[in-house]
Amino acid sequence: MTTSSKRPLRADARRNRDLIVETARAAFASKGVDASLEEIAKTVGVGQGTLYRHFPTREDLIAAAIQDDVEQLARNADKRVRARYPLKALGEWLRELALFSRTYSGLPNRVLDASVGKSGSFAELCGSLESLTDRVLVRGKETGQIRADVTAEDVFLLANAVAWSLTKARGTELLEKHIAILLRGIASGTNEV
Amino acid sequence: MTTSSKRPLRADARRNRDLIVETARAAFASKGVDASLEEIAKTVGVGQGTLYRHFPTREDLIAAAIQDDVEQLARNADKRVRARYPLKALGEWLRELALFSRTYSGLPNRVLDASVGKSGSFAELCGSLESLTDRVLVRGKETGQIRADVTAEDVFLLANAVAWSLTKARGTELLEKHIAILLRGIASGTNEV
DNA sequence: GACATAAACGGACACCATGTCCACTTATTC
DNA sequence: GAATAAGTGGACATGGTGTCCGTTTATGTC
Repeated sequence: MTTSSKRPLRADARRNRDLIVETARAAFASKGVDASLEEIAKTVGVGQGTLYRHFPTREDLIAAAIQDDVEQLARNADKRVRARYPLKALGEWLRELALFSRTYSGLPNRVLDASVGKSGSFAELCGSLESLTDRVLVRGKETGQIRADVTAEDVFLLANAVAWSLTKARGTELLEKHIAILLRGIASGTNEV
Repeated sequence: MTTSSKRPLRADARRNRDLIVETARAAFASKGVDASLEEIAKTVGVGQGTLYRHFPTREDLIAAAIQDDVEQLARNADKRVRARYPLKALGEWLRELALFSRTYSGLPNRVLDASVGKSGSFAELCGSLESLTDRVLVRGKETGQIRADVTAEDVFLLANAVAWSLTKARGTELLEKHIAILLRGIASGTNEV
């Protein structure tokens, strides 16, 4: 699903593409996802035209850059689906999601945008994260630990919001605290977290 | 505290200043707080130099533009402090805060920035909003309806985060739902909201 | 190996926004 | 009504985005 069905890229194009993705990832990690594309192109040593040809929009490039991380997240989430304590598992998933967002400052903004205007590879990536959230959530509903009226959309939006509000160099204590508040609000009755 | 202690502005400067603020408010309300300052200046009919002279940073201008709204919020909050049901009052305050944020798209971003790097008139304005939150919160703690370990900073950050995640043209149902989740997480025990 | 050709490239360019600077204009004060 | 401090406007330097097109290059074919 990753590689498109078109004919394979020319060798030099392939090389450039990979280099761009790798460089972009480093730049996004250190300067945030709004880093200058012009500069990324310059770092790679290609023209801007080349960069834009491979990635028509910034979000396409972001999607390519974070894809590995997202796949890793997905793998971890898969394990959690079968966890013994769904609420706790959900908490861990939220934490992981938030810490991931932290790696790329400005990402939650993009995620939010994507969740409104659905289209493109980045939006798809976000969609997959939301589905993962749903899978972890469903278990909790089955066991009755999570309120029935809470949807994956709710949880995903809220998790993204919390991640967003803590991106600017805050300690992790606040993150823990806010996740705990979220979980309490999502849980049915008086479950302890 | 609003007007600085310096000598009064020259008549023409005063007029320009007011016009700029008024125009900016309209622009921020319709295009968000990232609206082009160049364009605002052009609309007013002054040079960019004039605008920047009055408001060295964009946040200074935002602060001036939203000041009236914030004062209105403050007045309303004052009433709530003495409310009979503190948790409910807090909910109303959060709702009002979020709806206000909605009016100026992009505002939560600025609020977050300000809460990190404290300085300038805008940061002060944000600080006053946080204090208001605290006042509403304290009552709830006194009556034992709100957890002791929840601070005004927590609530303010979370409220801002929720407002942020719902700025992009979503219905108010989601807002209600998310505020309810927040309140549940903040409340001690099993208070109904 | 040479050639034809489609694919890919690079960087100049048009556009837009920010924020600064300074020669000029104008309100105020005496 | 002159002196002067206060205020003004807009040109400019800077830096980012996204497009366009003349040039270069990989690749399949003979």
